[in-house]
Amino acid sequence: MINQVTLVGRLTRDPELRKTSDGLPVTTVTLAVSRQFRNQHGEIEADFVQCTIWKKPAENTVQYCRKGSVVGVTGRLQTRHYDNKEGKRVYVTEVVAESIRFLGAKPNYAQAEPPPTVTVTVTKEELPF
Amino acid sequence: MINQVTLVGRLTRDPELRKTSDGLPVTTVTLAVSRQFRNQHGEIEADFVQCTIWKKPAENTVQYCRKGSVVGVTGRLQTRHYDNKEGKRVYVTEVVAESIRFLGAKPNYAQAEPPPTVTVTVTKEELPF
Amino acid sequence: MINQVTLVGRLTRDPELRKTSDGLPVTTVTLAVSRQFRNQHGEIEADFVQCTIWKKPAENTVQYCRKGSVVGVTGRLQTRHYDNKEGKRVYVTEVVAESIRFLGAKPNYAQAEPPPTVTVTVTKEELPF
Amino acid sequence: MINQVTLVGRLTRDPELRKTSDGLPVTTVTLAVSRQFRNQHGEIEADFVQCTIWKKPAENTVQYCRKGSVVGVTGRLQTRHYDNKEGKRVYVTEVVAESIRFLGAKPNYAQAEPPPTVTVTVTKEELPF
DNA sequence: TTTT
DNA sequence: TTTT
Repeated sequence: MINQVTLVGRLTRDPELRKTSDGLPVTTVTLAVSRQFRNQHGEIEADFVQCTIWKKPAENTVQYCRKGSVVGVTGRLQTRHYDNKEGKRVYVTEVVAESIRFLGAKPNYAQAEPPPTVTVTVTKEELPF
Repeated sequence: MINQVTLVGRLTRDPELRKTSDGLPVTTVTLAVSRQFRNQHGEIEADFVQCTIWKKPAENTVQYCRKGSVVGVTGRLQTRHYDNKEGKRVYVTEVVAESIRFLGAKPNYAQAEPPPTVTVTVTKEELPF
Repeated sequence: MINQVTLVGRLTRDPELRKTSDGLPVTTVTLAVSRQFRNQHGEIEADFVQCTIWKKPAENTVQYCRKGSVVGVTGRLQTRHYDNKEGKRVYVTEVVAESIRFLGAKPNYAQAEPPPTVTVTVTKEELPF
Repeated sequence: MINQVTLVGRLTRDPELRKTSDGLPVTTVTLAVSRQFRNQHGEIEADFVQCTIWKKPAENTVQYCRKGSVVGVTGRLQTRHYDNKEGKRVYVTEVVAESIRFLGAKPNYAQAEPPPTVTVTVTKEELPF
């Protein structure tokens, strides 16, 4: 079975580094990917795709990217579900990144506020390795 | 911006042909795509990806595929949202197929029950052309 | 059968518009795609991929791109062969572009020398439609 | 820079296992990928794409595939050149496989003639890792 | 709501 | 909850 995704788009917000309880770095970004066609009002819309990035690429993303940065992501589609507080099942489809490329002009982020790191609990089910 | 998806998987159920009020054929299938790794219980899981297929490829899918058929889909990721009856916003990520290939042994479906066609209302927003 | 290629790289030279005898615009570009790993001398090399672009996208490429422009190409691999003047068979593998995206900073090429158009003979075999 | 290829096609011959002098398993296969359109004589042609497969996937390919087997390959395009005995430079474009999937009915190859293993010299330049 |  |  084959499951291959390639996206180039812009980050919708500053990425934030999280850590699993085992110390694995992870970040979750949303890519805004402009469509190649216009809607009935003549506007170009975008698709907003959730991407999960693990380990070293996660750290690089947080270090080198900000809201609006153009990135290329290759990876695979992953689906999962959970039950929300109303007891309703919620279905999630996201991209697990295999690699991420930083495209476009690289602004100088050296003096930027270092983004905080949060320790989170990630279920083993979510791990892509 | 680039948005490219390639999947090979199995249909989770018999596809069903629908028609928009303008007469456009459309079908929505779910592809079960086996993962290439095992979970903590040693099992191989699958991702279940929603795919929307339009026009002639929709008709071909309904004619030539059944539950369990292996198909290859190329297309793009599309996101949308709607508010459910509880007034909660629901986010949907799906693949809009550009092309579909029928892989694997083709069973003889000639004598199969012809699947019904339903006329549905599809918002213009959902149309990928 | 599935045949899907996605590339992001830089043009190795200014693109040049050609026309088939039927008046179809076509341009052939080479994309330099940097590898993600270093060779035994610690250098990053690139792959140089031939891409054929037809019709409106060909015209856009010649108008908006120059040597060094970053572009994203989706398409399919195509192989062909011919016999050179020494009578030896030469095998060619290239990408036929389905779409091309102009990424990165768009310089102002308005006042640039308009590139020449050449009429060429293209065998029907080479046409991807 | 992004370099992503997905192919589904048939092996044009039985795969043969080779070994580099360091003991790395490698096999080179050609995939026949049928086109989705007909030429001017109404025939469907195919593209013949060279693929290089390394390590465990190489061994699996030789063990489980034969001429005609349907396989899915994901990987990246690689270009290289060498000078032939006439002193002419020859350019090669091939796919370096990242993963390979065995699709379609799996015949029982248990009693098949075990294919021979040959030790070959592969330049470090060709190694994709 | 999931396929072999 | 959305980017330029």
